[in-house]
Amino acid sequence: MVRKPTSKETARKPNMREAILAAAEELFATNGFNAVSVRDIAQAAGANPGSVTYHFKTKDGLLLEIYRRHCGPMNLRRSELLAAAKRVRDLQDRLEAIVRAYVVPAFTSGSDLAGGGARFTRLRAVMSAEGNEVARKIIAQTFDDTSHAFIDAIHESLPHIPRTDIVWRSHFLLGALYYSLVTPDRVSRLSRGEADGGDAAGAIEQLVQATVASFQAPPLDHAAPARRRPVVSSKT
Amino acid sequence: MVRKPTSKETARKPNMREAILAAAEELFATNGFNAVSVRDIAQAAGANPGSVTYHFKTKDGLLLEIYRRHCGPMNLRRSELLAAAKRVRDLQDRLEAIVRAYVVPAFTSGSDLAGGGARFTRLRAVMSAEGNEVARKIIAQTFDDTSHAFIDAIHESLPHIPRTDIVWRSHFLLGALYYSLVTPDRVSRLSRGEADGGDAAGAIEQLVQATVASFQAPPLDHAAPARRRPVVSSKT
DNA sequence: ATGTGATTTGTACTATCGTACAAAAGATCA
DNA sequence: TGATCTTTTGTACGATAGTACAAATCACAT
Repeated sequence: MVRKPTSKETARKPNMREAILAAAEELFATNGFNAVSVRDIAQAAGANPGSVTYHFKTKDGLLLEIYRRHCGPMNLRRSELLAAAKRVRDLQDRLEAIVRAYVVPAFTSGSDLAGGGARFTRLRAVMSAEGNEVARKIIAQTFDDTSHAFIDAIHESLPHIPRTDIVWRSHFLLGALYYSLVTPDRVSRLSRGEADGGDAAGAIEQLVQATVASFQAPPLDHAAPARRRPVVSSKT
Repeated sequence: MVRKPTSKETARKPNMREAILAAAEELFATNGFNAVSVRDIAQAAGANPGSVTYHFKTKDGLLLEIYRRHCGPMNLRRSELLAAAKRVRDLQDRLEAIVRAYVVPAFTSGSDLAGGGARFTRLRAVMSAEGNEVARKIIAQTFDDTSHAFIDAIHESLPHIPRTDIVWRSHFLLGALYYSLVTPDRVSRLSRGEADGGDAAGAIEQLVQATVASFQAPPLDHAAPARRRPVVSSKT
C-alpha cells in the first residue's frame, strides 16, 4: 500500500477538480476567455463558484492549469512521432510523416486527457486570436522549441527550399489546423454536406496532403520577382 | 447646391463617428469582442461613452456597422478580381490569379476604409474564433456566396480534383490567411528575423504560392486508402 | 441674433463580474 | 468518537460592464 488515495483525490463528488477543468476547457474553446464567467464554468461542472476559486485561485490560474495539463503530453507525443518520422528513408514519405507527426497530436492528444487534444488545440486557437496574455507567454516558451524542431526536420528533407519559406508554410499549416478546429461546420456547409468538417480523420488526411504539396512548392525567388505575374485588372 | 454637408457629417470634432468605428475595429481585432468595453473604445476614439450609444445604440450595433462598412466594398473588389482572373488563358496562371483575387482584398480593402482590409480581416478572424453570434450570421449570409464563387472557379481550372478536396483546401487557405493576420510576430520569431510577418506583400506572395501548390496536389483517393502510409510508431 | 435639430457630455442605474471568506459538510485516522 | 484536514457551500464586496437619459453644447438656416 505504497500508494493510497490520499483524500486529495477522493472528493465528495468524483473529481470535481477535473470536472471544472473539463467544463472550462469546453467553454473557453467555444466562446473565448472573456465571454465565459467563472459562474458559467461552475454551473457547467455542477460545482459552486467558490469551488473554482478554491482549486485554481483565479480565472487566469484555471487557464494556466489547462495549459499545464496538455502541453507536456502533447509535445512529448510530437517528439516521439517526429523522431520516428525522421527515420523514414524515402524523402517524400518522410516529409509526409513529419507533417503527420505535427498534425495528429493536435487532433488527439496522446494520453487523451479527458476530452482529447482537439479541444485543447481549439482552445489554443481561440486564445491566440484573442491575444490572451497568459496563453501568449506559455506558447512562446513551450511551443517555439517544438516548432523549430519541426521546421528544421522539414528543412532537412527539403534542402533546396529557403528556411524562410518553410517558416511561412509551417505558419500556414498551423493556421489551417486551427481554423479547421474552430469552424468545422463551414466545411460541411460549403461542401453542401459532401464533407464532414467535424471528422478528425478526414480533416487530418486533407490537411496533410495539402500541406505536403505546399511545402514542395518551388521556393519564392526573393531576388527576381515572380516568373510572370498574371495580369489582373479590376477595371474590367 | 444639391449636396451640402448637412450638419450630419459636420460634427464638432471631425467625424467622431468614424473615429469610434476605427477605434472599435482596432480594439476588437486585437483583443476580441468581450475583452473590450464601450468605455475603452470611447477613450481610444477621444469620445464620450454616451456618444457610442448615440451613434450605434448598442455594442452589437457597433460591431454590425463595422461589418456593414467593409463587406460590400471587399466582396465587390473580390468579384472584380475574380472576373478578371477567370479570363486568364493559361490554366496555371489562372489558378494563381484566382487565389490572388481571394487573398489580396483581405489584406488591403478596395476603398481602403480608414485602416484597410487587413484590420477588418483580422477582426473577422477573431470574431470567428470567439464564435461571435452577430458575426456568424453576417458571415454565413454574406461570405458564403463569394466563397462558392471562388470554389467553383478553382474547380473549373482543376476539373480532375473533387470538389470536396477543393473545399477543404479553400478552408485551409482562409485559416492560413486569418492566422497570418492574427499573429504575424510568430513568423518573425520563428524565422529568427529573416522574414517579417507584418509585411503584407510578402505574406501574400508566400500564401499564394503555397496555396496554389496545395490546390494542385493530387486528389485524395476516397475509395482506396493512402498509397503507402509511412509507418510511424511512437514506441521508438 | 435666435431658434432648431444634431451631437456630445455627464451621470446614474442595474446587472454581472472576479474574488474573498466564514461556515458547513465530508473524509481520515488516532 | 472526536480531532483534524480537505473540500464544498453560501454570501458578500468592490469593480466594472452595457445602456439610458437629461442637460449642455454646437452647427447652421433663418
